[in-house]
Amino acid sequence: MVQKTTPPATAEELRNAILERHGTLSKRLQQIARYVLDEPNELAIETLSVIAERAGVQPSAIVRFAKEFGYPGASQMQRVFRDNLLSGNAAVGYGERVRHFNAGVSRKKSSGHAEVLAEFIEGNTIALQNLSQTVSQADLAEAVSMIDKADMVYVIGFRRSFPVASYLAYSLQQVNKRTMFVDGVAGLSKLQMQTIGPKDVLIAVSYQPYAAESIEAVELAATRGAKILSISDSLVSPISKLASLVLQVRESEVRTFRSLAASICLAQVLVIDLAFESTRTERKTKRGKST
Amino acid sequence: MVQKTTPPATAEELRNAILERHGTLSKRLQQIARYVLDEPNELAIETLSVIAERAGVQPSAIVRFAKEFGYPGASQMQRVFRDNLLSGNAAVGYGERVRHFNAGVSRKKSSGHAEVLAEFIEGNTIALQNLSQTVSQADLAEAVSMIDKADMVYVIGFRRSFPVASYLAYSLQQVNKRTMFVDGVAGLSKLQMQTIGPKDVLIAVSYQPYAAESIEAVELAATRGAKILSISDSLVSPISKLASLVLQVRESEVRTFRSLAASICLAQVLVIDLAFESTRTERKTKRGKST
DNA sequence: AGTTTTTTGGAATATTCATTCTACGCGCAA
DNA sequence: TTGCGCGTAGAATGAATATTCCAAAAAACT
Repeated sequence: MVQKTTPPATAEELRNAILERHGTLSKRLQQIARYVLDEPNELAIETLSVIAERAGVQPSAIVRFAKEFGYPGASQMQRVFRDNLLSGNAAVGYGERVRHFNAGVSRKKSSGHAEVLAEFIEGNTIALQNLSQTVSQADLAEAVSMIDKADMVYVIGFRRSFPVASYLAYSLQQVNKRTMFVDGVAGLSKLQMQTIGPKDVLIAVSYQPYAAESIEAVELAATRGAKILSISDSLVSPISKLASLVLQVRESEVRTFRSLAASICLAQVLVIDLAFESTRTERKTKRGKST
Repeated sequence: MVQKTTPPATAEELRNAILERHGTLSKRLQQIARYVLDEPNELAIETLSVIAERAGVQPSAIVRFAKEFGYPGASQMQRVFRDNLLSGNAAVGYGERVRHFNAGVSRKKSSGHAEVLAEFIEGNTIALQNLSQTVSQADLAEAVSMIDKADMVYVIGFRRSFPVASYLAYSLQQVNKRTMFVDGVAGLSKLQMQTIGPKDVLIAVSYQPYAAESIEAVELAATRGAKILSISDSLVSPISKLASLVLQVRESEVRTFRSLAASICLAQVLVIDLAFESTRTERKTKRGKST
């Protein structure tokens, strides 16, 4: 007996539906139900025959099970678990989730002001969550240490990266780090970079499409022996290639507009960590002991 | 040229292998490499043809890529990502974990690098959520309408507001709005404001402490009869007083550092709403009807 | 510029996979 | 016991998918 109504659209719903109807199912279907409840991840990823083998049933039985709960086939049921697997873990599900999100929103009336706002808030929230996953503690610590040790920090970033770069430059100066903001005013970015040396660090913020000026600056810094810290959307961008360390940021993208919230957040964290780091090292030198 | 040794057995290994050999790969293979690095989750779950489409390549190219790294086929490479997805994820099952995760982390001792990161992520997330409450749909709509009707938009913002202002200016230009970014280079901000008139709008971004230059600019704009849109942390700031409309943003504050994520988000929403608005009005004029 | 090598796109093919179908088994009622 | 119905297994089918292969294009080299 197949349920005629629409099938559960989320793993949560399906889970509940299974629990509810568990008693009324046939023996074999109960067996499958149990497996589905116990190993949702397997369901999401493995192929039907693998699942069947693990659960000790026939593939066809799984198809029957799916139909029992209103799905046209087992594949559609799997999709539910896949989506859940992705969205359940921000690190993993980021792209997919935003895509879904977009797909969902774009079907709505699609231009109310509040909708766009909600859309962005959600997108940026996800991007922020994702940040803690893509940037490891170790990378962060290393980045801070790099900056801390630097004689002088150069910051560069054009176009979309400009706000992030300017924020970084401003904040670094606020915490008394000697900072040169390579803003490229009057086309003087090369000139501004002129004085960079081996004891300095260049922080290059860049997202696709990478500005030629930034690339040049990075190359110059590299030949000068300066360390390079790249904040970028890709590990293999022209800028990341030459970098000593890359902090990868995945921003939310809604209708071709990528945001910067996560990048700003990262920049802020860098600066504050730096502030702590330097006070800590100072204290160390004074007291010779630290917690 | 296929690597004869055993292929990377974990996602981490593969990632490293890709980074190492990235430079020596052909163009198309680099394109795939990038996608693999950026979206490992997609790799794990989607079918080859879907991946191929998303990455903008042929399915066969992906097979080639996999073989390049020593796998007998693309499926085996996928398996690596699948396993990684499952193992890295074993504990996590449900969607709301992320929220819990943050809540938990933020209580920790809070001075290591990761702790600061988590703290900021949480703070910014909350600030984003708040945004939808402090900025009403009506205000948003009015702001967009103001910008839409303006002959030219002037954008100003210094110090901490500078990144937001620069983002706004950049984005507005991207959507073909005539925009003047009053960046104050060489102390010329007054000069840059010189041409503002009654049909123009000045968007002033400002947070405490309010930059004198911004205040002057707003006063000038007011005497010239231009409309003023204020993005600020207070309704009674010197800038908001003269404004036709104030969009209030409450940013998260962690250890005296206020963030900008919410402001950036708001700026982005403004611009995109504007983009929709203008296409809509265009359509209206053409068809006289809209959905 | 011409030749060889490498890379690429896309159709052809092979394989795997999900689904359907049919016959069989088991329990139950008369 | 016999007939009936539900449930099931497993092969058969058909669809989807991965992989191979080749011709064309691009790049490298002479």
